[in-house]
Amino acid sequence: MTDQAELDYLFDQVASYMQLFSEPTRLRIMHALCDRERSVSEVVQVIGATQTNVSRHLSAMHKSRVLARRKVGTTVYYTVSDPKAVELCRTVCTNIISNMDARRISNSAAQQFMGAGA
Amino acid sequence: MTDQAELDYLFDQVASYMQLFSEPTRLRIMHALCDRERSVSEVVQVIGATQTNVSRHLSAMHKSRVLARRKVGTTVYYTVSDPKAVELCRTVCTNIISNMDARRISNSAAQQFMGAGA
DNA sequence: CCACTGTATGCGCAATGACGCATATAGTGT
DNA sequence: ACACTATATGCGTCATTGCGCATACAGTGG
Repeated sequence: MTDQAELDYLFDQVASYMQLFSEPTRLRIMHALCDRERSVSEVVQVIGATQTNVSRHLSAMHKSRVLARRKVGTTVYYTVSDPKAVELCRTVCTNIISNMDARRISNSAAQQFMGAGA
Repeated sequence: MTDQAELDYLFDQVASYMQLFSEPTRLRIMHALCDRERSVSEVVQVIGATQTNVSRHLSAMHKSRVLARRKVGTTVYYTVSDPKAVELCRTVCTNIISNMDARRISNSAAQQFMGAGA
């Protein structure tokens, strides 16, 4: 494989990974899961989205190895299996906040994003 | 503004930011710009995309304050104005690589991604 | 075997986004 | 004023994606 082909492959991987976190609903899910394991229906309740949608997002993130699944009876529990993912979200969040509260937001809740302090 | 509304707003911001780097072409552009300033046509030549497409991506990233513009005559030079952006790409890249070369890639070129060592 | 709960999935829709083509705009030199 | 280069943009197209509805599938208790 040529170097350029390797780079192209890498770019695709990075892009796909980033894309996992480029959607508000998935970020809400990460936020709900970053500190505890939760079942699908718990996530549904916490973030206020439909079961269908939450299930699909969880599946996608699981397929990308960001989340881990544990099944107990009919209930499926998801956990963050990729700590780097939470770290990434926290980092971006922190960056955004520092650009943001120079402008307009009070950020009391914002600073707790993903459990990160400011 | 309620805390929930703030969080929602933050999620949108983070998602938008992540989306900037969830596209291979834009990553190629970042890779081309991370260590030097380049004109649009230089970027076009380096990454091998069309002028139209490169111009649009550069515009988008500039509007999101990731890139800075400098105009000299008809030539427009772009630079990374948000160092955190490069850092972010490097971080994700490093993470991906460490998951990757456990599997199948030789990564000689990959390790130079965004100028980052492994 | 059936009802019930929890989760996943096929299908269709609407929105978004990346792209190319043609063209507009801007700046330079003749 | 004109040709020429560099960059941006309107328009249409195609692929992707987020979503809801209905339904399938799995596991549990009667």
